Amino acid sequence: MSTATDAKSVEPRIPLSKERVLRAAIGVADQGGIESLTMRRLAQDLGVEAMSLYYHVANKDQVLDGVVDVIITEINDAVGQIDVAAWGSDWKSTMRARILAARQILLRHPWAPEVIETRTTTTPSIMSYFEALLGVFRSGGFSYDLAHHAMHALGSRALGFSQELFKPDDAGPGAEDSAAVFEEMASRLPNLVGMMSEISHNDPDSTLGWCDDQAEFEFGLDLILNGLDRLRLPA
Amino acid sequence: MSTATDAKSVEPRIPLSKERVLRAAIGVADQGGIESLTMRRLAQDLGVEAMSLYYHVANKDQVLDGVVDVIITEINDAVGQIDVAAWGSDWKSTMRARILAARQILLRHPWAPEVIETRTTTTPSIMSYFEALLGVFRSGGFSYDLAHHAMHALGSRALGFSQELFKPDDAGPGAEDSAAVFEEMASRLPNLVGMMSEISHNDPDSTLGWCDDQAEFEFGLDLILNGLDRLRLPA
DNA sequence: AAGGTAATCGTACGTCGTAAGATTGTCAAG
DNA sequence: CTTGACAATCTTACGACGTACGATTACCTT
Repeated sequence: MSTATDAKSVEPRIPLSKERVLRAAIGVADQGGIESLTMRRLAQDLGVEAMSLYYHVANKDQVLDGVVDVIITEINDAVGQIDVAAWGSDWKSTMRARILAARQILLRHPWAPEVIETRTTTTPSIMSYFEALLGVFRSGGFSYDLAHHAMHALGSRALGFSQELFKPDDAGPGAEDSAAVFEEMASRLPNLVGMMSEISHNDPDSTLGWCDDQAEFEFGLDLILNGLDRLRLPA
Repeated sequence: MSTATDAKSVEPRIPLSKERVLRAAIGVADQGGIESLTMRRLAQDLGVEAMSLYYHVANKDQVLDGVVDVIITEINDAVGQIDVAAWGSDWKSTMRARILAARQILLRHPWAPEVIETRTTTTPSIMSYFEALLGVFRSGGFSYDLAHHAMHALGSRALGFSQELFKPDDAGPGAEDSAAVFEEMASRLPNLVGMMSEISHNDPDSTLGWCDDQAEFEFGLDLILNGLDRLRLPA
């Protein structure tokens, strides 16, 4: 009644490992946002003291590097399915499907884009991702030069996200939209107010969160892909 | 020999103010990067104790908000010049000139994009910026709907930056590019290696920093603007 | 059972943002 | 010149963070 595995608690005492740490880190960030991911909380989540983590990772930066690597690997796996399914399709459909698949995964980790952008190290997983992207371009008849431009043009859209600079959420503190305030806004920002009111008229739902992120992402993506399609094989 | 202004030191004892704090914050970030911008260092830069800052700003977040606001205002000013100079030009040239002008300013504050992306509050300055952008679209014959799509498609490019996910800087620790390592890379990443070697062959300078950021930015920007031009006035 | 190595923990330091209250500077009224 | 009052600045201190260092425990081999 007292082997090593059932000593007192019911937990089988899974040993720590770099992979387990990274997986837990993703869990913490998924649940509480990236700012809640501290070494102490991560340790607590694993039922362990903070310093124990440092046997498996060198420092917090390496945790962030690793977390990004796990997610990109997940994207690579998901996107690998696309490639076999899309055998014979044109480059544009394949590329589009790949990128939208990557986006689906990033949507489950809303904090990830911000972290990805701050990493500077080129990991093997990100290299693989771009290698495969480049493969799609090449099989579509792109020169190396144009493919290179294309990847820059896509930017973060290649991984399925694009930062929105203009998020019409809360319009600041104390912005009770009285008629007077609205009048003042309409005269100072006639185009913005006109656009907002016309669009919210066409789509009466959603007074302020009036942007369909998925549709807008696809619009921008298609705009770029169509533009690229016109540039390849200039003959 | 003892008025209030020349008591002992030569400094005329300029009083603090929110504007002076923000301007100093930009200076600190310009010089030491955004991670060097702490309340203590900012205070030190102003010859003052850290807590004195809190009489003029509520907290650090407000410093960051304010810093972004100052920079966007600077952009608005610079871009205002464009509008008068471009009177009579087509929408595309005006838009292009505006965005590249904004970019010039952001290039002087390399830390700014990262900070801008993390701010969620829609300040008056950013509203003005997009109001003017929208004005250019409208005068180019864009419907509100297409202009709205257009702004999403531009994303952060509208302000003159785009995050590069794939920065070919240091290829990780201990990556001595021996022939063996290169062979291994070439077989695992044939497209990437092929692209890099072809491009670095065409342009023998710069073995690794082989991307002309400005040219790539303009390529992506023109791709989008040309695509938009084709969509307006569908008749 | 003994010893050695792998894994985990306890304690502590320096830095960060900032709360609370004490202290100083400035200037108008007596 | 003194006095008060209000604005501006400073002192001290707290809790949270990342992590250095060494002690401690768990586990496997002999």
